Amino acid sequence: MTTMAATAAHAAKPKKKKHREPRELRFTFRTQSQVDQLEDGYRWRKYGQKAVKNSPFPRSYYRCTSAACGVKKRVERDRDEPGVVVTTYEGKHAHPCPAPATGHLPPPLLLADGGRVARGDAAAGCAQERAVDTSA
DNA sequence: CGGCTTTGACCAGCGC
DNA sequence: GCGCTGGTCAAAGCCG
Repeated sequence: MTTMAATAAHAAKPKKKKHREPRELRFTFRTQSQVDQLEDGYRWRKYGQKAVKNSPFPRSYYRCTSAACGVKKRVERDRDEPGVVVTTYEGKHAHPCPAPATGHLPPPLLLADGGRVARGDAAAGCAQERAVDTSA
C-alpha cells in the first residue's frame, strides 16, 4: 500500500459495495485455536491475506468452496490473545455439510461476540445456518 | 490428476 | 487534493 505505483492495463471488474447489505448476516466468533483453518463442517478456500493495522497479525480471507454458496469467512488473530482467532462468517450457506458427522475435530471454545452468542460445536456453521434460517 | 495454497497487484471509498 | 486502508481477483506452484 505504500507504493501503489503501477500501470493500469487491465479491464475494470464489476466489484463495488457502498454500503453493507443487510441481506448477509455477519457472525463473529472468538475461537481458541492455533490454526486458521478451523473445521466448522464446511470447506474453505483461502483467497487472500492482508495485514490490518488493528492487529499486529495479518488477516486471512476465506470463501466457501461450494458452488451456490456465496459465504465468506475472515479469520484474524486476537490482538491480546495470539492463541485466539476471531472467525467472522459473512453470508449464509446453501449446501449440505461436506464434513462427516464423525468429525469432532475442533475442541472448542466459542465465546460470545459483540451481540451474538455462539455455542461450542463442531457444526458451528450448520448451527449458524439453522439458527438464521429459523430466525429469518 | 485434481484440488488447494500462496503472493502480488489493483481497485474503490473515505478521511483529513 | 491526496493518502490510506481494506478487499478481491489472478496466476502459479505444490502436494496427496
